[in-house]
Amino acid sequence: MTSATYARIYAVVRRIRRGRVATYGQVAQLAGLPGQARLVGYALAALPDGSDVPWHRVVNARGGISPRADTGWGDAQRALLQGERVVFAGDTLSLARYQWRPRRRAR
DNA sequence: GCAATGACGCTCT
DNA sequence: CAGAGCGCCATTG
Repeated sequence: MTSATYARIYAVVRRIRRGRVATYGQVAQLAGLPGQARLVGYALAALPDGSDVPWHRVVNARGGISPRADTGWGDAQRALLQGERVVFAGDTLSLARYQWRPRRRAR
């Protein structure tokens, strides 16, 4: 990875369970980078193919898939999510229903 | 080291 | 309801 910042982001995304999704802003906050959703997107964009990071479970604040460089991946992401029982309502999904709710690790 | 870019988010018009 | 603008920060030329 390119930096410790990315490592934090990846660590958070890896914790997302199957059938659940998280928003960029949410991941940013959990990674200790409140307000920097852009960095999350940037970090995911730098992810190598075949990484153990379920990047497809990360969507924007509307519950939709953000337009990336290669259009094919956007469609693939939607397909992957649907394969995990996540149903899309048009171009977006219901965050109220699928948003990931992480548990506090610290205790 | 400066300028431009980028898988976002929120507010205003 | 749709579009445009501004902020935030790391990576790259």
